[in-house]
Amino acid sequence: MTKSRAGLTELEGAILGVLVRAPSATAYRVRRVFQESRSAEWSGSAGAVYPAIRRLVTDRLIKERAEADARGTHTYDLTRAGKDAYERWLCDVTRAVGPGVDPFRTRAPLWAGLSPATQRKLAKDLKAELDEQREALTRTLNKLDAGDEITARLHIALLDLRLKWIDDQAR
Amino acid sequence: MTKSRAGLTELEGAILGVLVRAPSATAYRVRRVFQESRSAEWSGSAGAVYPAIRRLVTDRLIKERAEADARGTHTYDLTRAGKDAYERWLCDVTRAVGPGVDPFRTRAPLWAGLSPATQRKLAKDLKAELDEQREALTRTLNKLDAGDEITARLHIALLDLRLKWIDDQAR
DNA sequence: TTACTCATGTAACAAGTTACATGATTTA
DNA sequence: TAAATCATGTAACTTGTTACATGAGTAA
Repeated sequence: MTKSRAGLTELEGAILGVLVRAPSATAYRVRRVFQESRSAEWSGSAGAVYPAIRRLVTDRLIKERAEADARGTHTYDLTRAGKDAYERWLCDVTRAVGPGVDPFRTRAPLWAGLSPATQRKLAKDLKAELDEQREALTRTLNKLDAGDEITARLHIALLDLRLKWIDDQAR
Repeated sequence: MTKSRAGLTELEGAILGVLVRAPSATAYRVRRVFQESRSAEWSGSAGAVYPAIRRLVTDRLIKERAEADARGTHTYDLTRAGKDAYERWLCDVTRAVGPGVDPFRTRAPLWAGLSPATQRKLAKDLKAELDEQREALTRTLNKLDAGDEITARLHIALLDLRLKWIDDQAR
């Protein structure tokens, strides 16, 4: 029964976020949002989204409505309790500010152990990759909706931070 | 048998990193490094570390040596193949630059949907939390070894980036 | 009618989490 | 000798992944 767990997972919170911005969406549509958004940290895999939506229904955070449809289409909307849980998740400053899993920060202290030649090559490769991603993101910027643009701009700022850090290390 | 998987997980890579910096460490000592390092993204739980080390031994990336000891102490060191796999993991620019799971970026585009009053309160709470973490990190800075200091400085830069972003939004 | 998109889901697996359990060694 | 630390590990659970399977509706 998953009896009212402590809090929402990141995916559950993000699903509620999608449902707030796209009311009465199907699970399929929620998946698509994750799949299409280049910023999504999740693959939007069926094996994650369908079970997560099932949990949210079980916990009465969203309500399910069956469409008059032979393929069993269902749409979802937040309940009152769902809106409360969503806002709690969204305003959880401790979690919002937490570092999460950052592969760059995990590796950074270890790079010093590489040979100088390898370090130089790595710095070059990293800059190339960062520049490429920065350009790709910048190009899409004007094609994005407001929400995705915020995510993209934050991502660009992070890339810039890393570029600057690599330059500082080289000096 | 976990037959030579595609690549190392982040935890496996980080474990090799600990073993490089602290040769012939025990699994217990590796755990402690994760538990003590305030930057660690993992809890250093036994249920994660022991199985991961077992996998690394099975894949012959580390070799195990039994100490002459009644409590079954074992120490670990990288094999030649382990050093290669570690360097590949460490220099994997695609993964190093990847965004990982960032709770801040997940939430940022959704904050605009909150009421103006809630947004103002949230901005204040976020700044307070960011400031507090920044100060706490700064205080520890001179007590850290070189590796942890790099991680901490990267973390501080990230906190500053977010503080600046919040200020920019408010304007 | 063929192919694509919409729509739902399961199965096998991977890799973490917390909590529990056990015993040796060291230090106060 | 009592308590803390060192040391190893398992069990139950959570939540993600990829790959597979199925079928309805729509557009070429």
